[in-house]
Amino acid sequence: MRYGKGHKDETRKRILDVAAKRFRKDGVDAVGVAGLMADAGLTHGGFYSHFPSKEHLVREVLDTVLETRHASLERSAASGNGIEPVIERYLSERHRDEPENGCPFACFAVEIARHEPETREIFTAKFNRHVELIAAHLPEGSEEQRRQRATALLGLMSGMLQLARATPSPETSDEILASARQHALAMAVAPYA
Amino acid sequence: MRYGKGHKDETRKRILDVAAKRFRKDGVDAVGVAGLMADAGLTHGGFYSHFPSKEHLVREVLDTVLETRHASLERSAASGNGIEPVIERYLSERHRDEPENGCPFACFAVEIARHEPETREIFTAKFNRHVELIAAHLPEGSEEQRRQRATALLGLMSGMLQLARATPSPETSDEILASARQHALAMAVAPYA
DNA sequence: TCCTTTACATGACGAACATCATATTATATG
DNA sequence: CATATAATATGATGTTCGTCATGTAAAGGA
Repeated sequence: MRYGKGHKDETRKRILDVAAKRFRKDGVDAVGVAGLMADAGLTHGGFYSHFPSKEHLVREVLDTVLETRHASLERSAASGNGIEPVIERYLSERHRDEPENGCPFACFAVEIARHEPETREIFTAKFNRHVELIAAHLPEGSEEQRRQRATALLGLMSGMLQLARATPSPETSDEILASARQHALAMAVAPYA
Repeated sequence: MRYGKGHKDETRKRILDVAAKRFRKDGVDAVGVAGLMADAGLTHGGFYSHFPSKEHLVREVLDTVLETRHASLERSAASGNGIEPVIERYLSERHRDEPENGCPFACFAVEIARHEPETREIFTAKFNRHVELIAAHLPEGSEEQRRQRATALLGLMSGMLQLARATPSPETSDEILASARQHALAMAVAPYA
């Protein structure tokens, strides 16, 4: 049937939103096109009038989610509260328990490393920009030092979040997050190398 | 047909070895039972006379790979060279380029977080033991402090290794590893919090 | 030497996968 | 009001998935 003007754009956005969540929650590989479309309230056939392939959807999801994340960090940075609340939020129990809304670096790094270079390029481009933004809000040190510190900070936070998610015991998982917060905050406020 | 004594044990071990490599290289989900058996020089049907299900194989792979890794760290620690060479090796280009022989924490953390609790327990048990071992070889600080520092160190190294693997540009990837080495070494030698 | 057992091979099951061709139907356009 | 069109639905393609039932042949025990 035919729908009103702009309907297709809305549908396309809905597919993207659903994919952005499910890819992070269940993994790119484990999410099928049919299930994705069903979650968007549609049937599987229409998918290919929106995206030429699943891989193209993956790229667009990566792009938008990483962009959204970057914008969110920019807003936090602009608030003038420094980087501490960003770290606290990143390593919170809530972020651990809601991967579907969480950091795409933590969710996608391993899986994206196995995709085509064209897909990985998107990841890297946004990653570099994100590091620059973090570095710009770190105190002390040369620009190069702060960039390296920002890289390590993101790696530490992402790695620790993953370990906390893998741990079934809530207590142990909480301890991992606590260790992460302590060291991430220390790394953020002082160059220790 | 019937084979000599001990043949089945050898076959089983071969399947485990192949799975240990392919799971790390391509991801657990992306590796099928049939392909696994083919890589081991067998056909798919016999798989279930060795393992009750793919998930059980995953558990056994996790167990043996994590155990192997732990033993390797024990050997390095016993050599008396300190933890620095361990860090250098972990964050080397070689380790980045050979995930099939590399750290299971980095390869499996995200994917295992989505598996059944029984599978995740294996991951966690070995993780805690590994942290204790690292902590025992860190200088300075209380036992609790060293444990937290060891946890953060493992998270930092694992997270950075993943980011380096996801980055298609060799130069950028090398830079990530360099940043990681610098901060991991600093974290290892001095309590900075 | 015969015969049972064992280790694997072959083949099949239904389900889910990505992808595409075609049908349907309400809306926009004339 | 008629009709072309756009946005989905339906259905089918061939593959691959995990799992299991059955076939086969050689080694071990009698």
